[in-house]
Amino acid sequence: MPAAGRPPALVDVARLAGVSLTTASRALNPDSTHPISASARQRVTAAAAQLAYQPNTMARALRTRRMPTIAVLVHDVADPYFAEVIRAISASASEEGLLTFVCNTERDPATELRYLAMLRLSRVAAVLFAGGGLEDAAYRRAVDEHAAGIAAYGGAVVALAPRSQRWAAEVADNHGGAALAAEHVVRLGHRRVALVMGPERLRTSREREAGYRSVLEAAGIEPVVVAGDYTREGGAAAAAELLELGREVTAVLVSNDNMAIGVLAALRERGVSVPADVSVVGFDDVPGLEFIHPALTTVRVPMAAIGSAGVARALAILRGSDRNRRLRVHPVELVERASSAPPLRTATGSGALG
Amino acid sequence: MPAAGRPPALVDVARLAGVSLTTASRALNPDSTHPISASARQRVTAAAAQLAYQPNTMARALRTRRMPTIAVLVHDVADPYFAEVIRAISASASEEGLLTFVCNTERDPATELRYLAMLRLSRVAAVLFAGGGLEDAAYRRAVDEHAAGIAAYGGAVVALAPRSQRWAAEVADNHGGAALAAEHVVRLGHRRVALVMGPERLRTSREREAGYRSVLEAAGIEPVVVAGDYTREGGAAAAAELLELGREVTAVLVSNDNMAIGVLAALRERGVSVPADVSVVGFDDVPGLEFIHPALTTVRVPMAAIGSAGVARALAILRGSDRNRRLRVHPVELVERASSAPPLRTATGSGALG
DNA sequence: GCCGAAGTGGAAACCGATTTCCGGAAAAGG
DNA sequence: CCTTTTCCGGAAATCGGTTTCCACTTCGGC
Repeated sequence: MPAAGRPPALVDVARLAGVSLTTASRALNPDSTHPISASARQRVTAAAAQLAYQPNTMARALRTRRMPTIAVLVHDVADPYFAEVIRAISASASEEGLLTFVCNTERDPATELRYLAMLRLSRVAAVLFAGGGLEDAAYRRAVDEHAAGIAAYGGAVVALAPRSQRWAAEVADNHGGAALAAEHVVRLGHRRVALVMGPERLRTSREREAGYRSVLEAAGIEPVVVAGDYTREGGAAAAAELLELGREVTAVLVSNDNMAIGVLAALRERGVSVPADVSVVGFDDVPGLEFIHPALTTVRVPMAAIGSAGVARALAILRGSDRNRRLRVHPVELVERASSAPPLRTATGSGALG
Repeated sequence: MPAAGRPPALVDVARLAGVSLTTASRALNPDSTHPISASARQRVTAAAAQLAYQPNTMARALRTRRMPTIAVLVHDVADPYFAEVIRAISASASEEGLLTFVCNTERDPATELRYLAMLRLSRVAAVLFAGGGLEDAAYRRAVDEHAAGIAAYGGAVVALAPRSQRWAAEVADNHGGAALAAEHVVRLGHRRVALVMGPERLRTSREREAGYRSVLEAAGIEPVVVAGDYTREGGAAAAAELLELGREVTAVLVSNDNMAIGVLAALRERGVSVPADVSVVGFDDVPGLEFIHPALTTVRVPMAAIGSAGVARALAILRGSDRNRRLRVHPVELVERASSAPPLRTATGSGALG
């Protein structure tokens, strides 16, 4: 009598098939190298089907020292950018039969480290860092320590945004994308440009800033720079700050779409019209930009592609078949919509903002 | 010599403390009923601290037949409503030392069932259904079967939206909220009202529809009804359909904010002004509504409270201390913003839409 | 002084798989 | 016919904890 109440175990399958536990395990595990006779395999398969046998995930995980799950760390689950990445990751993972832990760090390094410790403890097969890292020695050391621990038990670590050079990475071309955005407004004829940046210590933010600056400097433009925090509220605050600064500006390059949405709202509230008075260009191309007004010109980051590539990369590492190239950069492109246009030539030639 | 390369196990702690494995386990497990001498407990605690011992999650899970994790099933991770619920759930879970599986069903019943099977297999401690269920006998039977299986191994199942009556549930007052929205436009003086509903087979959508209708019927108003799918695109399409229908309408009650955002965009595109020509009222009060124009009047659903309550409820069930009340309804409230106003009395008295 | 109860500790079973090591049978080779 | 592979199967160890069951000591009560 096999299963008494509880779900069937492998031993029940073996018993029904008239073979040993060992043979049953090997027959059901396709990647076992041990030879198995066709008849035994057939009997085991049939018995497993008859009992609707499903292997116990935890027993397997205990023995193989690895959980068949992946984890993704994000700065903010509610941020559309991360939501898209999560969607792609969990879809790819699910295809491989893996469940996905989503860890919301709330942009707090301590929380991130706490999650890392938990993930390491539960021997998660792969950890994907969806957001960029901080430029902070102590923080980086702590993260590296955990990453090393994860690698030590055979887990994979993949960065989907600028992180440690030593990790496998699938990242967007932040520098190039920022350059595209800057070139766009320069080509439109803007000469007085503002930059709304992300958190100073965030590497993604730095890369984008460098991209903007490289093009603007080449064009002889010294941008007005205000700091933001990659949230909509931060964008609105930055726009307000820009207006109070009184600097004349005809174009605003915003380091992500979230903040650009805040910028647009703040400008509208103050009667500044976009793109007539000021052009606004975002970054990321998060879903839903066609529903805001005016539709936002931005740089498209292939979020879904990056997420899927991250999972594929992690699996490659787990199989030990990772390519030699550690960092793969995903191309980005400019998406022109309604929020950018040539500057209006007013009588005084002065910009609209200020 | 305790740990040779690999992380310290409980046996190492026991050895260092000079006690048996059994005593070490009991000393470190606060909820063990077995009496332990103060000196032994002290020695074990010290040894554990010295070795930086962390229990192996999988071994513990295997023996206790339960993973210290919870799972949340959502229709769409990128939907701001679900993102907020996920945020609250994972925050509460993390406080309890639990990791959170996020399962994105993409609104596909088959995907939901696949995830349920996986979760059940990995013996997840709790499963929270963030989205409402479908009115479909076969689907409900399948889901109930899985829920029973989860309960069978001691797992908790909690609904955060209308689902099976037999489950513990923490849900928003959908009927009452819809009634609030309808009362609001009726009180403003609207008599020609349209309803943009969610998917027909979704129970959440049905409850809201019933709430709208109860108030409108009492006021002698027969609404124009169009179907939607709870997405922004669906809202835009519904607004377009409404305009093509040519029915004169001065207020539109939209069954969620996502669709309301689509409705606002479509109306603006067609030159219909809100709230001058038409009032629009949403549902949910997702974050970010202050950044769209005009700011949306809506019904606030306490997403974070529902998520946290769901986790608390699940833990109560796991502890066996669940209250007798199966269904708890969370109150909602109307949030008046700029998208609703009294109808304009035009010369012909005809509505703006149509 | 004897007996039962309470307090404390440990040996061993157990959770459910994977994996190592070995043995026997059959096939190949001399 | 005897040896050496090759092929196939199984017993048992292992992963790292929790839990059951039992043994021993001490103490109180009679």
